[in-house]
Amino acid sequence: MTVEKHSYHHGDLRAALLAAGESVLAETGMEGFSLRRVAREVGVSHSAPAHHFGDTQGLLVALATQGFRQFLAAMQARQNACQTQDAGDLLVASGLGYLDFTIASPALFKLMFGSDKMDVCDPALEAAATAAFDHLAQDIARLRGVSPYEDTAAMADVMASWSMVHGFASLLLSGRMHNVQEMDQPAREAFFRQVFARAID
Amino acid sequence: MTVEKHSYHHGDLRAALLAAGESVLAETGMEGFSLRRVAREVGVSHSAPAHHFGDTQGLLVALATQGFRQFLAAMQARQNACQTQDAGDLLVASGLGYLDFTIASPALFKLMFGSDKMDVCDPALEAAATAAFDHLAQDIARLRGVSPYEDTAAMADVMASWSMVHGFASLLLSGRMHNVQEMDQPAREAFFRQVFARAID
DNA sequence: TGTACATCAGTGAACGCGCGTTCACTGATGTAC
DNA sequence: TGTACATCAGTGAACGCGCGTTCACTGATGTAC
Repeated sequence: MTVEKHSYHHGDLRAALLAAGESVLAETGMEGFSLRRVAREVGVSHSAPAHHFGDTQGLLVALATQGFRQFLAAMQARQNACQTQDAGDLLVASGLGYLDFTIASPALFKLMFGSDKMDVCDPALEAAATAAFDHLAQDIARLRGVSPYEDTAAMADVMASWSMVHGFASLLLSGRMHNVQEMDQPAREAFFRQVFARAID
Repeated sequence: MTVEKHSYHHGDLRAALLAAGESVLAETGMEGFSLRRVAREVGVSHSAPAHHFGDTQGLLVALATQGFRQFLAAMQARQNACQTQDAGDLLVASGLGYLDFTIASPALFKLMFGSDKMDVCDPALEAAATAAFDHLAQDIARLRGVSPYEDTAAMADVMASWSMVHGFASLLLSGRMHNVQEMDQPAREAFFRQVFARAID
């Protein structure tokens, strides 16, 4: 489909708003985020977004939902790049993917896990978040040979791995893990492996 | 010292602003936070806070600094309540204190670790944060018999414990750890012990 | 194939709001002599 | 002990800003016949 340069209708404003929202979030964080700002970025009237997302929260929920999908994709990408099929290696790959996403999209990560104002119960958001969680749960199931939903020790393993990688990522972003911040990527990755290994020993 | 009810001068506005700031943060989160709001809470003119904190960021930094001190105190309180002097038990006590603080002051916790706009390099803030970190480092030093600053494996232990408890706390606050949220306090504590144990095995 | 009409998507002016910042001020306090 | 003066702490009016929301509108698209 060809897009008229100056068509009255945008064509795919919804997608454009999501993309712009993500970049505004990346540039200014939650603070500078506003519907008007995002609309300006897209070059559209400031009341246009209402047709697609209702209000600011609607756009944020959509962004977070998309974020959880990217998040899952980042974990899968690392696993796909994995040479072995060893369950431990695959779990570590998920952890590295988790970290990849966090470093690539810090503002999105904060939105997904840290926002006060967002509707945590939105069904699509819920589903995307659960899918990401289930990915880790499956890694543990493969490692332990039992579903975490049927075994409390395995569930503790899931929570431990999740907490570990989530905490590592959060602290890195918060700027409080000075020594790790100073590392280059390979060193950081090696250090992360060393730390993460403790979660599943 | 007696405080005049309607004295022109407040007496200890600085402390009052900090207290009000903390409660505003607790009530509305970072979103609704503003200097004017805090001033209103104290019952003082909206330009009064400038004399003590300069601008919003100044007040936030002071709040975060105070937060790190409370944070350290929460860890120490759990250790003081500890019957044994076993190094492992003391580390777990720190973890429980970490969690206590997080649950008691979620908004402050988010400010301390999650804020984009705050000056992370403020010396007093830096010092208070480092003191909290050093507390965990000491726990590990006691456990491993070697200073983490001289031993990379021990440093990885510090990062592992820290990441684990920080991640657990963050996920709990984010509302994404449904099963743990539903637990009452003793059950949650027991589960946390089970998870946290994996960080230092 | 053409026409009429409903619906959808985006516009732009207007509104009221709370915000941070500035500024001339005033009441209270401390200090020098 | 008293007086003069400087400094400090808080006031309140004013400003400009960007925000969300509303509303009557208009251009584009789709559909019924």
